[in-house]
Amino acid sequence: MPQNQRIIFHIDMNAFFASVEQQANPLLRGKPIGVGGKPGTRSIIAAASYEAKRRGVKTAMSSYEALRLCPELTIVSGDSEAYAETNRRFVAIFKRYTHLVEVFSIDECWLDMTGYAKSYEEAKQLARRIKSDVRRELGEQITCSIGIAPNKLLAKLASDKEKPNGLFLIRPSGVRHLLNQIEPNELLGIGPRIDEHLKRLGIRTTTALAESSLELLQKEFGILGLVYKNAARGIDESPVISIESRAKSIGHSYTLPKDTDDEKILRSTLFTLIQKICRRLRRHDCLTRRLTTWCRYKNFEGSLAMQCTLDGPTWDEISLLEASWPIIRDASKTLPIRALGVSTHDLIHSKSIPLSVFKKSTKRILVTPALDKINNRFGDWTIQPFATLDTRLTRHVSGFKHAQKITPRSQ
DNA sequence: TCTGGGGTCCTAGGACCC
DNA sequence: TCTGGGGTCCTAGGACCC
Repeated sequence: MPQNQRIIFHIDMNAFFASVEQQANPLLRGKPIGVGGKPGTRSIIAAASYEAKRRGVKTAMSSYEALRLCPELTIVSGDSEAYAETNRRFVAIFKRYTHLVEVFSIDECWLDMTGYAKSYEEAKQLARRIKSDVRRELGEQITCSIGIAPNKLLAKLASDKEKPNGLFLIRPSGVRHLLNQIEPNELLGIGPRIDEHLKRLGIRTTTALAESSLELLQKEFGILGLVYKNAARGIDESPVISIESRAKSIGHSYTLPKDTDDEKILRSTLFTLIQKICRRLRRHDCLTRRLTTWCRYKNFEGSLAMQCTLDGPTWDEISLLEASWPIIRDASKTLPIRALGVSTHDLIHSKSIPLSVFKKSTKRILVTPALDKINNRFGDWTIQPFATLDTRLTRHVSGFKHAQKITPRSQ
């Protein structure tokens, strides 16, 4: 094994959300299930079990379409806390095998196993042990596919080769053969827009991309030109970076059941989203300094996003509502609104800032965690600030996300 | 009843300061 | 009198990921 040769694992949890649901509820096992919103809410399937996939149900398909293809599909509304908890548990397992674990998403990680495995054969043995640990400790419904390769890009391609519960190795000698078989848009970082752009340039295969002139690619894509060319040649030097996955932004969005310009509905929906965000911020002891307010007009006739910097760091609903409501209100005068969202950025930990910078909203910042405790204990909407009170309307939208859980969790 | 919701990163232009 | 230039922050928007 050459000295500079790396051994990288990419681990992908199979049908992750659906598997977690099936693990939690034995009644769902062996059945086609989809995680997502109910039909009628204009929602889509965020994840499908393998039973559902075999019936043609695909991720990002509308619930309406999914049920048309598979009428016995059980649709479960997701439980993001349960997925996050399962994520923490499998990351902890991976960390027993290497100190370099990069969490790429809720259901994917890279592991740098260089030095921990002396050869590809030994790497395969370790991969099998990881798979059996996951199954034993998280439950038989939770399986993963592991790709092993000399870099992150190829490891990701490898984990996709065998699903579910697969194990696939790409040796350096097999890289070229593999790349010849895949389309450019299968490479990490090349999505539909870039793929289309490449086709306009006459670049239709991965081999053609690998052989394209760097000058041309850099002219068209800037610094990413080199990244695309290297990807097509199987070259990726990026390191596995052990990231403690601390969120850089927290946001929520919601597609309304019907397009509307009704200010009361829009304002109360916006407030519901903001309240969810602020409670997450406070739970993580984070304050935000920047806010993006976003909406999509009816029939996808454009969208609008505006950012602003807040007066000071806050986790307070009213400050965010004051900043975002004028944007949504004005937008609704252009066209009825289909969907709206709010996202907070520039998060900072509350303990890292002196109280004096909180200025006028200090009182609210100090009192809101107490309101959270009451709401957490007795249920949402038990208590809320007077300024946001519009009971009838807030109740109207309060149950829109997680109130649809149709199956009791077994644990 | 076509077309969700959660994120990350990058670019480019303008304002503003020195 | 010529209009400079670098650095940073802010904002809008685009592209990607799952």
